[in-house]
Amino acid sequence: MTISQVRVRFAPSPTGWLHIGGLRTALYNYLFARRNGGTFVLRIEDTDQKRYVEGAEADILESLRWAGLEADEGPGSNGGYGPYRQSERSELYRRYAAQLVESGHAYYAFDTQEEIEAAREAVGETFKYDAITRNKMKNSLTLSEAEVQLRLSSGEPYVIRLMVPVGDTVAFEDMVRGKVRFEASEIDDQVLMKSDGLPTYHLANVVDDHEMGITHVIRGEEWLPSAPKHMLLYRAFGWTPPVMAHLPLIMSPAGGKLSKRKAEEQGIMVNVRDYIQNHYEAQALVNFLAFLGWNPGDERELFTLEELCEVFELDRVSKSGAVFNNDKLSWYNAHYLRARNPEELLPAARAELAKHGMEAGDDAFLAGAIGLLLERIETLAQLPEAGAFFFKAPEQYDEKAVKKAWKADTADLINTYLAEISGLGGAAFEAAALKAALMAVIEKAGVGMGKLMLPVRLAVTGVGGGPDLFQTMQLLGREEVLGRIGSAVQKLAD
RNA sequence: GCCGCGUUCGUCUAGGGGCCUAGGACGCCGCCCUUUCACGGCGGUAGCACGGGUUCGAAUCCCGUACGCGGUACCA
Repeated sequence: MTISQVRVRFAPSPTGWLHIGGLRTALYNYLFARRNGGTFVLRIEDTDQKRYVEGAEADILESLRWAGLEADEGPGSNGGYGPYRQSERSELYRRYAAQLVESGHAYYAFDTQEEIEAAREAVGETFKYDAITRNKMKNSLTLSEAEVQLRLSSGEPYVIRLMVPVGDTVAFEDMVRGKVRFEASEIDDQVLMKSDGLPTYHLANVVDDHEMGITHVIRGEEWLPSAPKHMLLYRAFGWTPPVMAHLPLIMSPAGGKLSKRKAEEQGIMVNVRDYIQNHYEAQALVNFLAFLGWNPGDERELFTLEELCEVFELDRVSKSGAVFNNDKLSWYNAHYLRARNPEELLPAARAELAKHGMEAGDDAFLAGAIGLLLERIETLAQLPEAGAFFFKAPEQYDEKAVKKAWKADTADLINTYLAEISGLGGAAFEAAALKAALMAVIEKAGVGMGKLMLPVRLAVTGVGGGPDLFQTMQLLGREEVLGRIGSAVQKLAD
């Protein structure tokens, strides 16, 4: 038997912005496909019109594209298995649901939601629409055939439910968890077709995975309890089920699934678009996410997407949930950020500065500032704060730095230096000359470097730390620097 | 409640009977480098949930307990 072409799918529901967990699921699918020379399919599961969010699909597409995970097949890029939106495949589900009814694996049910609610209240939370209760409900198993036909033809709302076999056991091999087993008696008669004529996830998912030739289903662990229902469906249709792989959940540092609310409480951004808008490095997010539940088995931590494609293995995915660690993400981001050319970062930097109402200056100036700042920021969002002095003169001076740097004899020293560098005009106002001037002044005064260096930094930047002082001064330019030192002397002289 | 899944440093994890005095990474702390802040380098801190087995030997295998998480919809 030849190994069939690997086909995997990422099947998000367009009910909101793409979640970080969704991106990881997409990533693992993508990596598995690439690693095995397979196909990565994107399928939009929009069968719940009540939860449909306008723009969500576009966000999913945009987020995947940003991360470099574009699908081989999906809406807009037909690969012969389309359409890839479930809302456009309704006819298919109807047909297959009818087939199941005919073969005796499913039945019509006319119970209203209120009636089910009532039954639930009568028995308590434990109520299940299953092998023992279905005989007491209003469905094609309890009603006469004529009655059923009458209700159907009169347009009475109905659902189609899966008839879960009695006393059966469903077991399957999960690629990350090993053997998993469930008793059929624990499974209730899933609704397959809703009264609005659309399928539920369970039916649509199974039908599409089969129709689209999906060989491996790689999805989050929250689907594990649904897997036996799907297995039952494959069995009812007489189809070979795909290989299952349920990924560990991404958890909040506070515990529990990383939901929007929990994430926000922990200062974690959950939507991919947040990372895009805050100008994170896509490569960093991808690398970080890849390691949330997987590792290559050696001690390397840094992988580009291409490198991940070469080493990713599903059997190295761990079983337990992984806590989202913002610090580690920042570390990855800092790493990839430093590898960038300042020129490439110009637009993103401008956007971040604009958020703070800062003027970025011309390209050459901004690129210079980015170059000096890159090593001391972890994300571009930190640029405005870390480099504020490049974009506006200090209005106040860091108190601790003042205390440390500004002494009784500072004004004299700094004025001497000021006079010295005033003489440097045009191109002569550059780092090496500025440094030489400072060395000359301290030597003549017989003091240490810090005596003058610190005050000058304070005067020019307003803070006690930052990039190389002389390069900073050169970039800022003569007029600006002389002005800043002058006003600092005025403001800080007692 | 019931069903399922899980449990190695604070976090991500390596490990799959002797290589483990449990390795790496992030974080944290210290030192070095340095005009400052970073980067970088070096070093340190800290962990096999618990109880029973099996075995000459268990982080590794088995059972139980505890705890955590997920699911339990005409949502995905």
